[in-house]
Amino acid sequence: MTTSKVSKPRRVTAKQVAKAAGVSRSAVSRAFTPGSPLDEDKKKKILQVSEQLGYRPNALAAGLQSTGRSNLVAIVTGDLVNHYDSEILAKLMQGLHGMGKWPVVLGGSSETTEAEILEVLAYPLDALILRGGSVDESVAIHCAKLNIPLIVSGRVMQADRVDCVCCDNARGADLAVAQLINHGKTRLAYLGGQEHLSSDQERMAGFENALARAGLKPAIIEHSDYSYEGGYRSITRILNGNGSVDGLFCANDAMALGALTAARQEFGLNIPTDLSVVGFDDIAIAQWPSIQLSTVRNDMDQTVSEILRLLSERLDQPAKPGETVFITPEFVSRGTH
Amino acid sequence: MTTSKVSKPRRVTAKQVAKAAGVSRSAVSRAFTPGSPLDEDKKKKILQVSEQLGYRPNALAAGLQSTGRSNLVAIVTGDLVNHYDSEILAKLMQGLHGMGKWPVVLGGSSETTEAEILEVLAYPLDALILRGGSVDESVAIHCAKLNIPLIVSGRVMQADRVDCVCCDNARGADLAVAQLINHGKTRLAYLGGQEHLSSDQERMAGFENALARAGLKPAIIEHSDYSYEGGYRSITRILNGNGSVDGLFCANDAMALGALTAARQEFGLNIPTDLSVVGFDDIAIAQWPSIQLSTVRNDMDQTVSEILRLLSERLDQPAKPGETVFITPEFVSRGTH
DNA sequence: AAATATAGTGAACACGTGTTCACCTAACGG
DNA sequence: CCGTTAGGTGAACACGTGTTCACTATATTT
Repeated sequence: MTTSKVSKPRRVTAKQVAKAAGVSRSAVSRAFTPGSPLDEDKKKKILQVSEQLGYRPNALAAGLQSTGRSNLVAIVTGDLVNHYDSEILAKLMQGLHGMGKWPVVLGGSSETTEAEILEVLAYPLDALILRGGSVDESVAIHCAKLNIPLIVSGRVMQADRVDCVCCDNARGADLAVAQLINHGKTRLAYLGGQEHLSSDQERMAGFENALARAGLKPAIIEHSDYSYEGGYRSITRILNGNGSVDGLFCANDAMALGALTAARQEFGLNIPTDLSVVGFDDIAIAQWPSIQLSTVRNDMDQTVSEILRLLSERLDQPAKPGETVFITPEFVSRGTH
Repeated sequence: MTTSKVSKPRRVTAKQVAKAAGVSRSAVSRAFTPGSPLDEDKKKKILQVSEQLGYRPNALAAGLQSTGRSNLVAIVTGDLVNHYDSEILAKLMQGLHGMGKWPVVLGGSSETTEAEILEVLAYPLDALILRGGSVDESVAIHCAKLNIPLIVSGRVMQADRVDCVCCDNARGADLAVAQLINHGKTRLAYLGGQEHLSSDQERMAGFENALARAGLKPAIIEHSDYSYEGGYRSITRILNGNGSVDGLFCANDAMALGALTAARQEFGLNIPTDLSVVGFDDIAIAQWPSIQLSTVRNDMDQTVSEILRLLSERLDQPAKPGETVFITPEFVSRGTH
């Protein structure tokens, strides 16, 4: 006994509509192409028959045309559990839809492999949007060979015709350190994400430089994984250690939230009296009344609108030189510092 | 001065590779089709030239074949701000990738219009996955006409060959009410989401039935929008009102979190002594140590794996009758009831 | 040595579109 | 009445693939 694998039923084609309506296939195509010369009555008839048969022009076949685009844009997103990527993905998808593009989404959990990206490049994408920094730069080479525009967000990539939108991480770290010092904190710790990500590297370097300019040294530098649970574990390790700490700068909000909770519940600390905590990103949860996390805003609306602008310009002028836009962060003062 | 609209650069084709490698175009196609008869040396040569020119077979053109599929699967997701949809989307995308499918994602913010879905149906999708209940049932008719398999999750849809995966909402409400009553609460309120969603209707009906069986009447029934802020505002209205309430059943976790915060901060209530709060879904935040929300688990792993199973079976047997799977919810006892 | 099987090959077809091209008809102006 | 213009029309082509179909050259069996 074998499973009878039924042949895939196919969708109605323009040819079938033409036959049913008693017109040529060309006429059917014209009926769906605004501005094409076609008798009004005939057009009405064709649309009616199409409606009845359930015909819709196949967008893929249309995109095969020399003039046509696929209108597909791939988005490689970071881990959706971190909330920041989740929120920015939603805004980005909405914006793309406004441009008539459809997002093919990759990633969203742990690491996205380069192989996965290479697979999706088999499609004639209008563009590839790379969010986050966990992917090798060789992707740029492949995109270039395939003439697929590449837009990178969350890191800077030096390559021809590659556009970048990135937060000024050094400045963000400056702001955080300055605020902590202003509040009288001197024994400052840094809690980072995955060390190989440029966002972590830049925020850490910014932290160290800002401290140095103030004549201070880092109390401790710890690394985690940008997650709530990671932040919870890391602050536990830090507070169980020897050195004393009175200020904590976290490389993203999710870790800051975990750290906040552990410091209060596991160690009974008062925030911000005993310990100041500052996050990075300003996700929606940070402004919940029960949370009120002080943080560095990594503006999502600005980021998305810059990505969309660069995409639009790139589609118009495929050969123009690459552009790098820095988003200026802003300190959001709430209750934890 | 006009913007010079450069002609879109095209990607390398099999024809160009064939010319460069001195072979026929057929040979190039065979080089990328495992199992095709082709001289080993020639294959190596072709792959080398392809690598050099940056050639990759165009997946869309391949999908045009009578035998081929596009490997694109559209996902219509609910509002990503509610966290539940965000988490399930991540799992779903990962699962689809495991099946060799690529997700084209729609929605993610406020309401997804039917028009938007009709637009994406222009693509020859392998399937359409509809999450959440804010879309008209006529979508099923369009999918049927286009021979695009439809899988619905989060609601039940009665239509030929449509598969559904849905939580047993009545049972979930039963569990919540039983727990609240067990803890001595008798003046129970229901806080729902958008009233036109079947998830809200079923959870509310379940709430009312369970109360009736216990010989109780609802203290109050309030509706909001499934968001944190909405929950915050609604509980404020409820507690400012006349009737007294000692137990609150929320139709999702996001609203429960908002309600929890407002009850504590705005009204100084002790949870669960003064007021019990029970959510629905069991999102990741619900188990944060600082939250510990009692809730009804709407199991995401089960839901996703059922969706994937139904999809897989549907692709094998396009004409088999539609199947509806109910996910059995489970009460998760934490600190808020 | 003859007959047969096997691996390899390129031309041709099919997939479903949008668009160009040549052609036809009818309307219009002189 | 003729010349021009305009709108409408279907055949044919192009897009980039995978696959079938004859056909050849080599290897294997009788």
